[in-house]
This record gives sequence, C-alpha cells and structure tokens, in this order.
Amino acid sequence: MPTPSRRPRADAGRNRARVLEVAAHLFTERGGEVQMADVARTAGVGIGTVYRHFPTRQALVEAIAEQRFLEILGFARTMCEKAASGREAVRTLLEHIGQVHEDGRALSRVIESTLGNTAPRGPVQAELRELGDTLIARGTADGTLRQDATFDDLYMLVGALATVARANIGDWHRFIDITLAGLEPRTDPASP
Amino acid sequence: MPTPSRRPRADAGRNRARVLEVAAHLFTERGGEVQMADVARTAGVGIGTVYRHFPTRQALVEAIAEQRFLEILGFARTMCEKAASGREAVRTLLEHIGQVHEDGRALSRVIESTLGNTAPRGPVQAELRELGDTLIARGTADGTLRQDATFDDLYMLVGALATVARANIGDWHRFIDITLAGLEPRTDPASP
Amino acid sequence: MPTPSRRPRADAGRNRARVLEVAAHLFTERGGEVQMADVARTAGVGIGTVYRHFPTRQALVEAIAEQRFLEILGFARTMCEKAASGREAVRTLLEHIGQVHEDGRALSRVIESTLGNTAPRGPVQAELRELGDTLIARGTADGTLRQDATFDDLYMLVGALATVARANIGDWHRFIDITLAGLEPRTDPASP
Amino acid sequence: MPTPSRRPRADAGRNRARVLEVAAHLFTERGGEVQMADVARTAGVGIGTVYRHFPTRQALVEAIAEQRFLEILGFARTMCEKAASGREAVRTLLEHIGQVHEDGRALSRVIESTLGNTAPRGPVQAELRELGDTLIARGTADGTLRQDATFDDLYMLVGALATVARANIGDWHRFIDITLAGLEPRTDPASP
DNA sequence: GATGAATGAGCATTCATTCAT
DNA sequence: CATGAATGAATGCTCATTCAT
Repeated sequence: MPTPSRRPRADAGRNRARVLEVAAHLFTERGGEVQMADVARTAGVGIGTVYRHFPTRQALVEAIAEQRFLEILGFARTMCEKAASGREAVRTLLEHIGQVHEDGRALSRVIESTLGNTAPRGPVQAELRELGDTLIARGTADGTLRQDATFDDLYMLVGALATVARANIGDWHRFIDITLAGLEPRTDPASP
Repeated sequence: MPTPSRRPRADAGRNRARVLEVAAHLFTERGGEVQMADVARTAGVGIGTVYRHFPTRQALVEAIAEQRFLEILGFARTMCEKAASGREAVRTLLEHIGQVHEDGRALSRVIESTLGNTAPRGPVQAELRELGDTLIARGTADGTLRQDATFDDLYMLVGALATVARANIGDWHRFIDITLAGLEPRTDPASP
Repeated sequence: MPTPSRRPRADAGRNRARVLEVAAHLFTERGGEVQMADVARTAGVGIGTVYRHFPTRQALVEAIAEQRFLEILGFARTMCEKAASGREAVRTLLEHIGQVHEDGRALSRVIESTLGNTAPRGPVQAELRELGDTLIARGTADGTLRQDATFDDLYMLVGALATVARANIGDWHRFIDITLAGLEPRTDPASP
Repeated sequence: MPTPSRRPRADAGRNRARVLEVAAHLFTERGGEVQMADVARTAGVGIGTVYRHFPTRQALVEAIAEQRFLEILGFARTMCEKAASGREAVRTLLEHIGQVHEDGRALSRVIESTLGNTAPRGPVQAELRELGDTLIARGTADGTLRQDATFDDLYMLVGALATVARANIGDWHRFIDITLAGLEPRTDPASP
C-alpha cells in the first residue's frame, strides 16, 4: 500500500483516507463492537489522529456511509444508460444495493444503529435525488413502471431492501421481484 | 394500586407480568436508553427480581417481542375469517402490523437492535407459521395471490414493512399497496 | 477497622463513610491528581461503588468539604462558650480554620478549584450563619469588635484566611492578628 | 490589521507580543477552558509558533502574570508620590489591585490555578520588593502605619485581596478597609 | 423468593506537547 | 523560523450483571 515511510508528510488527508478505509473494513468484519482505538491501531495512527479527522464516532460512521452512497451513485450512473428499460434500470440498481448490503451486513447494521435512517446530507443527497427522479421518469415514460410511481417509492423500497438484505430476513432477490412487479403498470386498475 | 403492603402476597409470577408490562411501556416511550434498573424501579421491585424472571436484558426484550407476536396472532385469527379474499386477509394483517410498529416505534427499534431479526422461538413460531400458511393458501386458492406466493414471502414482507414503519422511511400504507400489487397473479408472464 | 469480612453486608452506607475517609486522605496527600479509580482502589471497593455514593467527582469533593465544615462547626460550638470575649472567640475560630487549611493544603486546593468559593448548601449553611451571627453579636455587645462588624465580614475574612493558609502566602497567624486588629472598635473614628 | 501578506516580515518577536496579548484576552473572557490551539488560532499563527515562544502552557501564563505585575508596578510608581500619607499610598495600591482582579476574574483564576501563589521571578520581583519596602517605610515613618508593619504583611494582604476580589467572596473594598485599619498604629497596646 | 449494593470492564473523548516538513 | 498534523496518556462515567444477606 502507499505507505512509503512511517510518517510520510501526511500529504493533506492521506491519513483520513486510510482511517476511513480501515474503519470500513473493521466495521464490516466485526460490526459495532469495533472501538475507536481499534481503528486507530489498525490504521497505524494515534487515536488523536482518528479524532482529528472524525470528531465523533458518529462522524466516522457518517463518512463511511457517505462513501457507500457515492459508490452506489457511481455504479448507478454507469448502469443507467445500459439498461433496456426504466424498470430494468431500477432493477439493476436495486440488485446492486442488495448486494452491497449483503456483502457488508455488519457494516450496514452499524450504520443503521448509529444514524437511524437519516438520508445523506448535502450534495450527495441532491445527486441521489436527481438520479432517482431520472430513473422513475424513464420508467413511467417507457411504460415499464406505474404512472404513479415516485421517487419516494423508490427511496422507501431501497430502505426496505437494505433491511431485508442486511438482516437476512429472506431472499432479497425475491424481494426485488415482488417489489418490481408491484411497480408495473396496472393492467387491471380495479383489483378484484 | 395493588401494592397495599410491602410484599402483597408474592402471588406466583404476578411480578413477572408486572415487570413485562412496565418494560414494554418504558421501551415504547424511551427506547433503548431504558436501563434494567429503570424497569425495576418503575415496576416497584428490586432489580434482582427482574433478573430472576429475565436472566438477561435480551431475555426481557424477547419476552416483550413474543407478547407482541401473540397480540398480532390474536388479531389475525379474528380478522382472518372476515376478510373478503386471501389477499384482503393479508392486507388486513399487514395494516395491523404496520400500525403496531408505527405506534411503538421506539420499542420496535429496541427489539430490532437487540434481537436482529430473529423469529420467535417455540410454540408461537409454529402458530405464526400455521397462520401464514393458511392465509397464503387461501389467496392462491381464490386466485387473489400469485400461485408462487409462499410463507417466506409473507415473512419477508412483514420484516420489511416493520422497518418502513418504525424507521419512518416512507408511507407504509403505500408500501403495502405496492407489495400486494406485486403479489397479485401475473397477468403478463413476460416479466422474469 | 470495622471490615470483618470482604463484603460485610454493607450496613447502609458503611462503604460511603469509608470512601469519604479514603478520598479525604488521598486528596490531602496527593491533591488534584487523585483519580476516582485511585479512591476506589484504596478504599477496596469497585469504582462503581464510589459512583453509586458520589455520582460525580464534584459530588465527592462537595461531601468532603461539607464534612470539613461540620468539623469546624463542631469545634466552634465547643470553643464558643469558653472564650473570654467575642473577639477572642472569633480569634479562636480563625486559628482553627487556619490550622485546618494548613494541615490540608492539597485538599484545600482541590476543594477550591472544584467548587470555586461556593458556600455549603442546606442545613450546614444555616448553622454556619447562625454561629457566625452569634459570634459577631457577642463581640459587638461586649465591645471587643467594631459596632459595624457583620457576618459578611467574618465570611470574607475566613475565605481570605483560607487562601493565605493553603497557598502559603505568608504567616496566617499574622494575618489573623492584622485582621482582628482591623475589627477592633475604632478609637479614633476619623483616621488621620 | 498588520497581516498584509502571509508572512509580514517576521519582525523579531512581533509574534510573541501578539500571542501574549491574545492569550490574555482569551483567558480573561473564557478562563481556564482556553486551549493552546485557541490561542494560536486567534493570534493567527500556528500552534508551533506559540510553543516556540512559550514552551509550556505554564510559561505562557507566567508571562501574562508578569505583564500584569508590570502594569501594577507602573501604576504604583505614578501614584506613590501623589498619596497624602504612607497608608493612603498603600490604600491606593490595594484598590488598584482589587480592581484589576475584579476586572479580570477569569484570568486571575487561571493564574492562580496554574501558578499557585508563586511570586514573580527575576527583576520584576526585585522592583516589586523595592516598591513595597518604600511604601511601608513611608507609612511607618509618617506614623500612618504600625511600626511593625513589613513588606511581608503587604505581600500577604495583596494575595488575600486577590482571592476576595476574584472569587467574589465579599466586598473587597470593605476588605481593604478592615485590613488597613488593622495596620494602623496601635492606640491600645492591650491586644496581643 | 426478593432485595439492592457492589462490581468493573468498557468507552468515547480531550488536549498539552512534539516534530517532520 | 513557522506550521499544523500527529500523538497517546489520561479521565470521568455507564450499566448489565452478580451475589451476600
């Protein structure tokens, strides 16, 4: 790894990145029982350094969560154009999110218990919103999603999916199937 | 109140019931910050007594959760027969569950963070399973649910619904709508 | 000491007294660098026990300070009647207080830096006030103190004396001399 | 302000003065909770620079205290000659000192808790001593102070006055009154 | 059975000081 | 000379659980 000498020069927040990476790793493997001191030790820095960059345990978790959002956002942008339809675009996104939560169950639980279900702050939030709106619009336009589908529906389903995937409540692929079926245009507007 | 003298009569597990009731109350109002000592004090017993009946905090939470399951089970039995169709029976059940979690958000969070998503143990589990199977069977029989709908689907959706309702992720009534739409018989076999 | 077995029965706050005694000792010898854990260890109890009786470091210091006040109060009552005059009664009191602060310099500093100059709360305060008033009244009545001497003067001088004695600013006996001379009846009302 | 470019000219100890000034300000306003980093930030320098000039927090406080002594010394020199008598000269000095401590209570406490009651080192000490001796000598010579009054008395009373003024123990003007009365020539040799 | 005092490992956070650049 | 990122020992406090009475 990029750690030539013990105390490089700390070019800007090189350490910050390292701490973040290490923390994500530890949370993923050991969950909430990870202590700030563990993070520091594993990252090879003093605990003070961890606190310089993340003044609170919660701040650290927030940073990790934001990083995750960014990864998902990146993936979503790439995939968005390749999908055959609006619904398939949503499906791909959901599958990715489900996988992220399955792969990082412990981390997911830490984020959930620390931040509740707070949406990301600032620019990320705006980008997320924009992306979601785009997907929904595409689906309603090409007729692969119900006309009344909204961003809020998507947001809600993502939250639910995260729970299903991280808590191992059932087969989250199946959850996506059912859910997307529920978002299809209603053939029979008056359900029997 | 029923505490005339210092030691009323120590009737069997009168205390157990009292502790359980008080604990549910406190968790509902103050969430996870409730301490075992609070429970004891509020119940008017020593903390040792609490531990006699519930050897662990987790055990106490489990007992509360089971009680909840029982209430839901009771409601479900009553409602089951009145519903117009299998799907409507499921809807009624889900609506009830959503309401329970909305009304007891803090308690819901405590249960979630303490027990993860562990299903109830013992007899309750069996009864729950039986009830669920019955509902699903009725729906597939009367054609108001997809033929491939299973108990596991229901279990998963209940878990997801609980999250949506307790974390306030969105409108859980809407969640039920989408979800039940997804469980309808497939008019268009084209979707995977 | 009255510690037959390791965990006697903790008759009421036997432990409380022990912790208080030990804490006073340690503060007297090592001053502010004493940690709560030290107190617990030295007292032979768990740190939780210390916190049970004194929920805060400040609370512990307050208790020690109050104890000191009580000792002084006790001494003052005894001495009050034996003194030849009001002024001599005040002198005896001041000498005692000076001695207490000289003997417990480090403890005095801890009390000062923790509580500032807060007067004792509750009943002790009232008793102190009463005693002081009595002394002043006697002195003004028998003509050994200035007619305009007040309790507030005494309170202020005690505070100043405490500083002189604990900080070793000078000879506190001399401070008392000067101070009492200043409280004598004014022979010459218009000072030259 | 004198910070045109990033590094003005680095004139000798221009920084030292700035840090000193800023630190005194901060201590006066926020007391002991001021951190070294606050001082650096407010002074617009790096924390390393603060430590270059004052190798220790205590050193910084000492420098501030010395500065104060110098101000008082300056005032004393001016006033000394104008006073009507030795006693009045002492009174004027004490009034000034009381005012300084009242105006800078928080700073006073910081100095006290950091330095205890250490007298200033080096030349300032000598000047202070000389001034005090002069005042006392004048008072004993013109008969407005007791013949046995000494510099140590004055030093002690100043220390006590500082406590009264900074801790708000009582009316420090009254303290000066009583104290000076105690330093008057003894009309009645009866008292010890 | 009941009681509640005692336990003590565990934890997040602070801040004066150092030193590589 | 200046900078400020890094350091890490120190600290007060919590709370589930135990056990002597």
